[in-house]
Amino acid sequence: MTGIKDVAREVEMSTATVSRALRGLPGVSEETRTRVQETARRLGYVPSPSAAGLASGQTRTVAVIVPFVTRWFFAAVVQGAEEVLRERGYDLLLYNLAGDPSARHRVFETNLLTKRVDAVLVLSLKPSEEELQRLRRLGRPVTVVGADLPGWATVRIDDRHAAATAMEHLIDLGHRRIGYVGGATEGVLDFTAPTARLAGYRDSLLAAGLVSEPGLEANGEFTFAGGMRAGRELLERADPPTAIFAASDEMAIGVLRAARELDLQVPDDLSVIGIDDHEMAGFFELTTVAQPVHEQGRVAAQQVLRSLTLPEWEPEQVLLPTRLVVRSTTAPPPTARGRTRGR
Amino acid sequence: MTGIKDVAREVEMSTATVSRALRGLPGVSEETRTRVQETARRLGYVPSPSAAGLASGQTRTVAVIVPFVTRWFFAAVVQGAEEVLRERGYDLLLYNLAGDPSARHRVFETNLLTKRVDAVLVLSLKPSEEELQRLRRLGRPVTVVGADLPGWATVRIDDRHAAATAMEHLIDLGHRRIGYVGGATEGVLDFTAPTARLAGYRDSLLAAGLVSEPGLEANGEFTFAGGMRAGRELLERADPPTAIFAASDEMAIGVLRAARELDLQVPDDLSVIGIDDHEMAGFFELTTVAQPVHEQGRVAAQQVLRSLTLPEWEPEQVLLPTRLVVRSTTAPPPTARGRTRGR
DNA sequence: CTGAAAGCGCTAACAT
DNA sequence: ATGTTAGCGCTTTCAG
Repeated sequence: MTGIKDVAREVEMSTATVSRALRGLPGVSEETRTRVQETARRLGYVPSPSAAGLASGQTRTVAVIVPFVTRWFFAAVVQGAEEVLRERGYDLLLYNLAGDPSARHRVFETNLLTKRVDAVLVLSLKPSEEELQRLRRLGRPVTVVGADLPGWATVRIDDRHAAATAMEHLIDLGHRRIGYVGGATEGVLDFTAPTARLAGYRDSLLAAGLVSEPGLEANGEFTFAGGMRAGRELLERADPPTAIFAASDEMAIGVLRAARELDLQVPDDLSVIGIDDHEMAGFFELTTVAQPVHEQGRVAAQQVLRSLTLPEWEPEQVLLPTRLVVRSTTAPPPTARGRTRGR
Repeated sequence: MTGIKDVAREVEMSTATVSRALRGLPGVSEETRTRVQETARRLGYVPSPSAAGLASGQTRTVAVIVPFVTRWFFAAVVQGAEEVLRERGYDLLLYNLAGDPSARHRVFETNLLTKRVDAVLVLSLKPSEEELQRLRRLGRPVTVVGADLPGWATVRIDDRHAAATAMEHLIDLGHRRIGYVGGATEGVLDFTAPTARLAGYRDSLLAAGLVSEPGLEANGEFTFAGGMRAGRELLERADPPTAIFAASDEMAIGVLRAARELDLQVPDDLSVIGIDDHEMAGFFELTTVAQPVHEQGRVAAQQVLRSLTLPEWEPEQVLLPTRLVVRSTTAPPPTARGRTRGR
């Protein structure tokens, strides 16, 4: 295994110069640098991250902590983060909690990450107070994606506003009875988005002078199957809603299926809107509020890398824009159709 | 930052003993071991992977090379691998190629991985000859998941057989015109599954004495949207098939949608079967040939870890079982219904 | 069962 | 612009 010494011997220089030349540090003549680079390549020299890490205190590695890699949203964020990390020569260490408390414990409560990574990306989770303390004690840049965590660097969308956008669309169409399919606002995984989206739903009802009925809110667990169950629950009521706002596209698609099983035509009998612009939303012609998922991963990675370069950088709360994407699952409600058509 | 020296000082022993005690090596009295462990925990000692790696030559890290993390199949394999790696104290370094040739180049052609990981998992890709040589030169255990690569350790299903299982089900139901929706059998990413599944399709036709018509084979690119296009193409023919076998559930779901758009009832007018048992298959009541995806990740990780422990272990070709899951998208063809009903 | 000492392969002052 | 010299924090002989 050729090491830096071999390169140094070959070019008849010290290892220090070789190291400087290879890392693009100043204080090396251009001629030397080229010669070193060529020799290194010719010899197939690859630096040892362990040695470099030990000597420099930097691992050039970023940890990404994700609740479930198998969920499209998280995978897409990881993909975005990986892109920019790779471009900048950083490695991505993946920690998938997958609902396993011991995994969560291992990642947060042992100080495992301390000497292992230069920075941390936490996806969607809202860490507990104790976990936050430990994260802070890491003394490394941490960015949280998709959760609202005052005092921390975050990259997310304005979930409340996104929900309001969806609701506004339904209300503008003339809907007055609007159901909500969301997810647990507290639980093992502590996400903040469900709470904010529910708040946006209720806000909008209030603002439109509509009453919020607990019976019109159902739990879809942020999955297809859960969305289908929740949709069925709402649609089988004696007084079903004319529109359903689901806090994620996966749940919205579940609602579509529930509607179909109950022989309801979408959007004639029922309007459905989601949030995400999931890769399948277009496929189902689902109207939704799009959020830049992949981009959130990219921005988060850029943010921690910047903190690494400019340590005095203040943690920023980045809000990425959302956008209403109208497809074919929303329309005026049956009763209002006469009035609103063609206006 | 407390290091091994701090622990050694505290227990009044050498760092060598502390190191041995903490790693569970023999030659340490039980009493010493407990005392060391307790002290280490009390002091919040966390070993430095860089230092340990430099001294031992082992990184306790495994690289996982994945074509697209955002595809459910790959994400599920990653999740399985991560589980067993974590249990055994290994870290997972994720390399997502995402169709980026420069990413692929970086991972395979620089010897980047050499000093960085103890083992490598390659998902579904069939590396080129040159890439294989480089992988071999790493001198580290490599397991390939989901591809058929003679001479290498692999974990996969028998794709040809899985396809035959699907076809047999359709043929048993009485179908005689069966369409196929698959994906490119060659291309940038070089997967082997598409080829094997297509072969299984053609084999089965032959074995049943049916002719294979090129016009009944369409490319669905292994995506929902592609499956929908391919399905439409087949179903809009003058002589459409009575059943379609899609090489993945995602494409099968696309076919379902195409059928719906063309006002074909599934399974009355058209039978559809897929492969995977994707998380959405149950949701769509899709009949499919299930493969243990998550388990493939687990087995692959176990395999490389075993090679790490037992270096003389011979690379194994593990075939995991598949199983026909009959749901509601398959039935006898329209013409045969009279004959086959109630038999 | 435990300790002393010599690295692992780099980087980072500090010199020159 | 380049070299010298110390480590970084562990593991691993080799002794005892």
